[in-house]
Amino acid sequence: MPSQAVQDYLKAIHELQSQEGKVATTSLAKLLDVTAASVTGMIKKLAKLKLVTYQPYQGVILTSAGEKIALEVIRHHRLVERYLSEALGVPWDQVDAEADVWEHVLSDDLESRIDEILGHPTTDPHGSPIPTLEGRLPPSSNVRLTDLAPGKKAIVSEVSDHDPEMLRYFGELGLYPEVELLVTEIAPFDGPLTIRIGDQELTLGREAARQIKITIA
Amino acid sequence: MPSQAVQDYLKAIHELQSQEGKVATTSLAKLLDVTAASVTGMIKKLAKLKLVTYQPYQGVILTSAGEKIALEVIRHHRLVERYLSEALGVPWDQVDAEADVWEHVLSDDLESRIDEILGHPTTDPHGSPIPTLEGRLPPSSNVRLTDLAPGKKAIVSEVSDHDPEMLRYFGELGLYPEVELLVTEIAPFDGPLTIRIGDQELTLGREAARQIKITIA
DNA sequence: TTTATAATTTAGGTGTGCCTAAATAAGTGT
DNA sequence: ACACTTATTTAGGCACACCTAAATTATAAA
Repeated sequence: MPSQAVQDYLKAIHELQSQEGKVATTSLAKLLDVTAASVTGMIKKLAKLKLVTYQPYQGVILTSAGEKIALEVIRHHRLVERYLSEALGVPWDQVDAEADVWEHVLSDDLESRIDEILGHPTTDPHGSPIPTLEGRLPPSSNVRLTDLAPGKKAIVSEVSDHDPEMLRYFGELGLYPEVELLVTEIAPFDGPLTIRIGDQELTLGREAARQIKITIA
Repeated sequence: MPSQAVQDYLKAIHELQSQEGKVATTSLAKLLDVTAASVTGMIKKLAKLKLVTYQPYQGVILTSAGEKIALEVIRHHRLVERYLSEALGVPWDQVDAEADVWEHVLSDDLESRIDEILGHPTTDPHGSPIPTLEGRLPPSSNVRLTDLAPGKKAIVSEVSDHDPEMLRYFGELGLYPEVELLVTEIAPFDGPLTIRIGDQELTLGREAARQIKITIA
């Protein structure tokens, strides 16, 4: 396995690629919290290792070798998240940070033991799909709560895991994956949404609602 | 927390110190599988950090600050070993290698969760005592199976965990911590021991027997 | 005491992954 | 076509933890 830094870069590129297509040096720098100069250096290394293809000023994309590794790392990450949450009771706003470390030290043997014990789970605690052992990533919904029209029912499929504070907030509101909800009102001018979960009604700002992915019921 | 390499050195020094008193550069080099020159460099660093006291040609000993860190690392290591063995079913000849990695990435939060789930265990799967949170290491027996006279009963308290193959061998023989045994015969000229466990009789070479610590029943 | 062996230290070097500062290229508005 | 801003790259460095080879010092045996 490549170094931890290489793994982190591949994972980050994979994530950005699903949004941006070609990934710019600067976006990587922002996500990884290093300087753009450092990213350029690492990208050259990745290109030499045939893990990305790279045109100066044009961004990078993963090769299939790079994608394979990225998916392995993501599998480790999400499997560990699930394990931490389920077996050790770690709150869902903390599992991401812990998993960032543990994903790099999980042996194949332990991976399969954990997978077994959890009963081969398909999603992490935030609803993100866990890549299979063969490297296939189940598709996830692209519909966001903000896309829903008033009066429509939906099921939460995935919540963004990048802001622990927002996760705690979602937790308090009962906004977990699998939860069914109904949009009762959307205020104009990018205003808040009013939604109903069970018999609870609550208001959600546009920014927060954008972080919630759904499937339409 | 200091770097992983520093932690590994402190742990190694602690281990050798309990046997040698002052620890020679060369013994450290052998244990850590690096060159003596590298050890000298690291020792100087540790001395500057006030984690060891060091006289050239006279070996090193841990300061109390160094010992504190060493015991934390050992606590992590042995707690993880226990967890891997008990919760994930990892065979006892493999837990040491896995724990060598995991000991460095265990957060305080996870440490206490694991400790809780296991019910505050006091030994690892090989019988070695787990240092307490306050940094106290319960004493372990210094009597080895080779010290026992024929006809004496004893309880296995600890087996050496440094050779996976020997551990598998002990496992096959049923030589685990807590097991009661009786020495029936010791062949002269450093010959093998014959011991009885329950109603099973078996023969054990001197080298293997030396790796087993006991308490006299 | 001399010599042989073992332990230790010095000096110089490697690879990794990050940094800053400065140079260059690309994209945008007028 | 111009300046201006932003993105990207180059160049030079740093800290870490390891290495080899050679020099030095300590210890033990003859």
